[in-house]
Amino acid sequence: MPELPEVETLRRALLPLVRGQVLQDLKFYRDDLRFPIPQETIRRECLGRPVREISRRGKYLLLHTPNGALLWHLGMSGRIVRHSSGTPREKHTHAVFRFGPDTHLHFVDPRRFGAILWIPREEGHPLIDHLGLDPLSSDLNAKTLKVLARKCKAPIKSFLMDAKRLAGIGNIYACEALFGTPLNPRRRAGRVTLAEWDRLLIALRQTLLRSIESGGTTLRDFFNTDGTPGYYAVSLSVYGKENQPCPNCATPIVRKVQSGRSTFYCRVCQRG
DNA sequence: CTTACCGCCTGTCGGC
DNA sequence: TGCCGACAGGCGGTAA
Repeated sequence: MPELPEVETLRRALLPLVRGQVLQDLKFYRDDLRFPIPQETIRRECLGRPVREISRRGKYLLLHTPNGALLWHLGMSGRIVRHSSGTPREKHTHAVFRFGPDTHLHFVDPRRFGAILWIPREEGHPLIDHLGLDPLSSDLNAKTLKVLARKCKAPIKSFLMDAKRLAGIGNIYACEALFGTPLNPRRRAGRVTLAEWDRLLIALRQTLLRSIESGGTTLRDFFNTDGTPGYYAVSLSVYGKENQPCPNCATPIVRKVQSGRSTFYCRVCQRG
């Protein structure tokens, strides 16, 4: 389940592989993932053109070429695997992008919640136009968050995961950031105080940055382009820890379903 | 406008 | 041992 740190980890791994490199060949093995893949457009616009830069918007990766950007989203089970010539495709490989003899990027996504799309230069795209601020952006502060959450009756956990407000936070990091604050996940977002937003933003950024330093979190599906896992899973405090002792007070961690998703927290530490 | 819920999709796991 | 249902969840769509 690639969230912001995993996508950022991937971005950093891809940069030295493809920046300045020309897309030499392109193969698709499916017509659609979450959305139809505009194969002919991508072929026409990308083949023979160099990747100038790779940027990230929330959980979306954008490979910029002179005339637009290739947009990749990994859904929940997506991976980009680097192979050299002649390596057989593993199951669920839906596309292969070749930048050189030793840089065949295989887009693998068993659950097919991912996306491969094209955004022409100077144009927006509905998937990213309405995304909220990046939690790591310096434009973001406690005051901004408080204003953003004004009148919001949804639980703080749902607020954190709403990409139209903050981009890139999924279930794992929402739970971990709340534990670090510590705030109760069921607290209404509109009633969080400025001082609490301040602590939450600090906890959120610390969690995300530490995870990026560890190469992300690998629970099952996420691996870097060279097949190495992320090591942040060992640092998780509450996510997936139902009935295991809280790292602070040893009270068993509880799991509650919020908006259809599991929330893990400590009912003693997170009373706020 | 808001929030809640469904469905997409496959691999894994627990229960029988 | 194998089958079967539940579950994982990002996110667009839709209902309320």
